[in-house]
Amino acid sequence: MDESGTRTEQVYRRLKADILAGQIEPGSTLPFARLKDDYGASMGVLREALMRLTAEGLTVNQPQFGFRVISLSIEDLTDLTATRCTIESMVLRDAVTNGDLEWETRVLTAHHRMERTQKFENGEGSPVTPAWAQAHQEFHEALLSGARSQRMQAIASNLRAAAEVYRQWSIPFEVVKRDVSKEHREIMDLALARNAEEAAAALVRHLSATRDLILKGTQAPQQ
Amino acid sequence: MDESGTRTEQVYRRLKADILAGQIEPGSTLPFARLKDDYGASMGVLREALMRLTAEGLTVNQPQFGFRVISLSIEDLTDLTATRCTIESMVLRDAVTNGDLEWETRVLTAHHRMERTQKFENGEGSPVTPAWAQAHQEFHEALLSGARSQRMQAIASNLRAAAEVYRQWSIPFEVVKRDVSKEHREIMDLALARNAEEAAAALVRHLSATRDLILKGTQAPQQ
DNA sequence: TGTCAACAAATTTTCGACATTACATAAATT
DNA sequence: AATTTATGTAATGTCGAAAATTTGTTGACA
Repeated sequence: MDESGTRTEQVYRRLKADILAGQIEPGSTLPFARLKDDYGASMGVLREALMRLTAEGLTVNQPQFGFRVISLSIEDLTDLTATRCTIESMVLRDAVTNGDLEWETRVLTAHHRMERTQKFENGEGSPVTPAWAQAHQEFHEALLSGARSQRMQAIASNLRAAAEVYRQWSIPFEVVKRDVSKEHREIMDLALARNAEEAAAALVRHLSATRDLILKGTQAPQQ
Repeated sequence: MDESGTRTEQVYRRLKADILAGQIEPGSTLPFARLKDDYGASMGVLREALMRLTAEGLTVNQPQFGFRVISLSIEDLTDLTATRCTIESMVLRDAVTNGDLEWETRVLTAHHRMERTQKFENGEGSPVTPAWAQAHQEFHEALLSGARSQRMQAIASNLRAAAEVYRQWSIPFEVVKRDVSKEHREIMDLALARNAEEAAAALVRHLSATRDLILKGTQAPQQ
């Protein structure tokens, strides 16, 4: 794949991608010995990559116990979603109010690309394709990219990454009665129409709907 | 001085202290060869220490170019303060609304401890003591600790750490006409009186006042 | 004189060996 | 049976050398 950057950079990206793609089970430990084989890197490199992921909140580090992927819990999901609703709607309002022409272009481009990307590999009910997940990610980032505060955008980005783990592990249930595509279009249209309040409200509904689906999924936990 | 902890721990503390004290010019590079002589540690140790500092935002790491001390940036300080005002006032409102008796106790205790801690080593104008900085940190954390959202508190905590760098750099100017102690008491009193809006407003004033002082300081930069 | 390639120097990054420490489990002694 | 003591496993701490990369310099050629 992409082999640019230092060894640490590569390992960091692969590890993050694997976690977000649901390759590694939430809560499971990440022993150095195994990672060393799987990723072909020394302990120093792995340690550095894991520290970066920990700073982002995708892994946790119990001293003397090593690193683990974050654990999923209903309380955390509730907290996470509430936090995202607050932060993201705030940033979106900023973006809608202050976004320039380039922002509009980025949003349109990202949306178009997402729409044109194949979502499922084997029909509905199967996990979404990595390409679509990526495009989806970029659409939401584009939406917020018009805001002035870089820090706020970084925070929103980290929260989204954490939420992505939940989303990945609840995908099989996303079939039911929901038109995600329509929700996205609604948010975009309101944003580009410079209707800050309505756009933020639509985004909150979008995030809440996802949370509710995941909650329904965890009642019949997989594994 | 303090020789407790591991080698990495010691180097980390010395390096951090030197940066905050302005011993190393902001923006300057930190070549391993020189650090190796100055701090008498191996590359692995230095790397680990620098990584931790980078996670805290005191240094930055351009791959293949090594580490540098962060540069003072007025834009970043403005963005950072604005973000803090938004986040912290929000979390404080939550804490004031939902904090229980234990929260009240924690706030009172932290405040009392901070008031009883010696602030300056050598009279006003000198850097605050590490002990006071610690107590100050814990007071603000206690204030927010009544809020329900763990994620929000974590975000606020990270932002505070980033701001601490600027605060330390601006210390020599903190003498002038400002009663920080009074500001703290005002915030606490309003919070414990369950006056969410007023407390949040006082906190915003507190943060803004600090930013203004730093901005005034950077017009006549030390080095 | 100017450009570019090859080479040399300086720095960062990566690696693996080894000692140390912390924790968990099993064994042994009281 | 309960407490203490070995033992094993895995993370952490430390070091210095080798590999990789960027920067600096020299010299040939147009």
